[in-house]
Amino acid sequence: MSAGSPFFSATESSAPRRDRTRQALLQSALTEIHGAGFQAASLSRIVAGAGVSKGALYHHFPNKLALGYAVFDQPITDYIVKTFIEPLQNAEDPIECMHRVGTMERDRMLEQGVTLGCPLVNLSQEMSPVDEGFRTRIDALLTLWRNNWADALRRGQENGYVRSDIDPIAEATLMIATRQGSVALTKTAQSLNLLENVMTAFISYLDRLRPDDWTSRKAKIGTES
Amino acid sequence: MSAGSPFFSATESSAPRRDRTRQALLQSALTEIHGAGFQAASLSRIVAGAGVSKGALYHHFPNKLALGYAVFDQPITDYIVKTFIEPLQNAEDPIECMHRVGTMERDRMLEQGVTLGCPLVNLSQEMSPVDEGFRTRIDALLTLWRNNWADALRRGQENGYVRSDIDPIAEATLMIATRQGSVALTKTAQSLNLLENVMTAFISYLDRLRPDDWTSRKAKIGTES
DNA sequence: ATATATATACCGACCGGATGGTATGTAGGT
DNA sequence: ACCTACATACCATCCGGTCGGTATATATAT
Repeated sequence: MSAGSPFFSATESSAPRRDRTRQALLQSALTEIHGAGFQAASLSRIVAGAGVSKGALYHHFPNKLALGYAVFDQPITDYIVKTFIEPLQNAEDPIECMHRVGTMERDRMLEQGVTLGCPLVNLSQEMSPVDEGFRTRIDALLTLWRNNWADALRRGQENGYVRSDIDPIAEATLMIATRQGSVALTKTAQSLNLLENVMTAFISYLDRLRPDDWTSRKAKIGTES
Repeated sequence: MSAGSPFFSATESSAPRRDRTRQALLQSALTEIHGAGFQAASLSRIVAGAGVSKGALYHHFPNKLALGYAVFDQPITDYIVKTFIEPLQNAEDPIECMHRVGTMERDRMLEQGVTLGCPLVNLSQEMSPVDEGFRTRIDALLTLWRNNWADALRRGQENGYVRSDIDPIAEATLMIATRQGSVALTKTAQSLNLLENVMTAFISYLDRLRPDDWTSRKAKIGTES
């Protein structure tokens, strides 16, 4: 159950009504925005998809922009944090963890289909030049992500998992850019083959981020544990 | 057949009226689409920008979509081919050439500003899921680009400029994805610092694409010439 | 328990405006 | 006289957003 407050779990049927419509609106808006982009997203289709009326929408959100912000702040941000930021938080070996995260993303795209891309990538691309509110939100999330991965790489350097002659923040930036572009390209090509190509090159790129003496050092680490 | 003759470049003023209007429309449409995206682009603003009327537009193009296709097929495709594909066609050392192309792109973005991104990237992102005509056009151009860079890398392998244990098509795909993502990220961050970070990592990535004995081999090649 | 009062949650018809597209008219070269 | 190359006025449609009104849940009083 999607509990609202962690304290007052509220009686199942009475409290949730407001929350249920709000969640339905957010979900429907996410789908619509994901499919059509924010500007082309139609409020009529959103309320239809949520099974409520326009009055309900404007009872919960002052305007379309606020709805868009809410969609970004909640479902989209949650997904990125959970999928890309938290796993690297305490990863011992960042390269191995990035490899795993990348592979999981690939698998998820294979399942869910590849035509619509990633909501974050789409919004970033569409709304950054158009609306400053969206831009700052997206920028903040991407900066968080970037710093998080850079920190992970830096720790990896200290612990001998990552070669020391690379710039962590630069490499982290490159990786995120690569993901952004991969999703976009795959969407255009509608080809899993392209996605596999990118993964192949990305993995070999990750390997080349290891220290030169990694193979022997790896064995040593293995015996220590 | 009519105009666009590669020989008679036509003094600006003597160019047939028809072509001038058409070019003005294409140029204005490119600007508008670049700034607002295709779907949000307004035909009224386009004709105003071109200094002609709506009747002129619909005399040259049957509808908005056809105008969009024309913008893609001519100015956008031309730019990509000239900037990214032709230089690699006969490059002796692909890595050095990619390095140069990347640096020139970076400089161009510094000059022209970074807020609007690249028309190809924008269109690819926006229109691929929405319109099949756009999608196939973009896909064809990207495929051309990808194959062109992959061929260059393969030749580089044969001539000892590129390490042999990488997959040319995979690496080419990764590079294009990286550019796609870099442009998008930079647009969102509105930060030249981010662009510099990506360039730093990209250059070091290119270096790691050299054969292990590159430093010595490079000296040898140097003396040969 | 029942009736009343009040605030919340929601409905759906409607509005001004902008959009892509069309129908009709006209200027100008040949 | 005729066809190309445009201009102007106009249309149907959809958009985001508003607003008067209704259902529903809860608090209070009886």
